[in-house]
Amino acid sequence: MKLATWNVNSLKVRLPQVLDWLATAKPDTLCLQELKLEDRNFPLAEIEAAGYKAVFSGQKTYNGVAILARDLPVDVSVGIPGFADEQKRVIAATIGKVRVISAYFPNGQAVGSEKFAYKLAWLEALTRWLADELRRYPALALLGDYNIAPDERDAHPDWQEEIHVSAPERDAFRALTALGLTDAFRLFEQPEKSFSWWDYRMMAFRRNFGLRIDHILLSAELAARCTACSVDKAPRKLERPSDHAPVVADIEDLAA
DNA sequence: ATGGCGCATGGAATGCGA
Repeated sequence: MKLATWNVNSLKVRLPQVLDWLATAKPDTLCLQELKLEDRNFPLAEIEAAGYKAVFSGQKTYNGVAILARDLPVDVSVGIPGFADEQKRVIAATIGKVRVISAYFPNGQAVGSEKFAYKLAWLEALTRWLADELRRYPALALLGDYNIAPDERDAHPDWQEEIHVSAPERDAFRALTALGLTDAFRLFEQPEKSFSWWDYRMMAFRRNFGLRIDHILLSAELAARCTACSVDKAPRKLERPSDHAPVVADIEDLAA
């Protein structure tokens, strides 16, 4: 089973690239973030024609998340229960035996800002909810744009901003993993300076001036069956790319 | 040097992302 996540920065603009990537990478499940479109404009026909089902929660201009899967996603839930939020950042569904969550974590703008406080409150609510979800669903994967580079090696050494690498954000990431979730990428040997996002400006991609902020966290049951995890940089090299690259994990099928 | 680029809205210039 191949699980993937990709912040597409507008599904309307990136749809051809998403369809191409589905055809070549052939994931079983693909979580998308930053759709930037309302549900009535979701390109369901094109995605179904490519052989995928989809569930989604979108809004105009900002945010928006989806789960694409070969098999029908069921028991769909939107948002974080008990956390009132206009921003469409979370969708969860069960695909086969696996609970899949596609999440677009808040950016946070700058440490100490109002948006930073929202980011930390959102993370706390997510973590509280995930504790329950893990009890209900032992085979669980949390995929998405976390907007957190969890470790020093996950940020280019010249990264000058505090946001994405600050201690409170990294503490919040650790609180999530402390629930029993494993960063699939770090189960394996990886090239140095492996990132998943590069700014459009400053020739950042060419200089590999990036951050690893897109992650696949796996519950123990799935982590034990994970055989590979990598960033696919190919779509970042295309014309009019998203600023994020997809992250992919391979997981051995669960016993019937 | 806080900008650069790309996308959204709206139909020019501005806000936001990370």
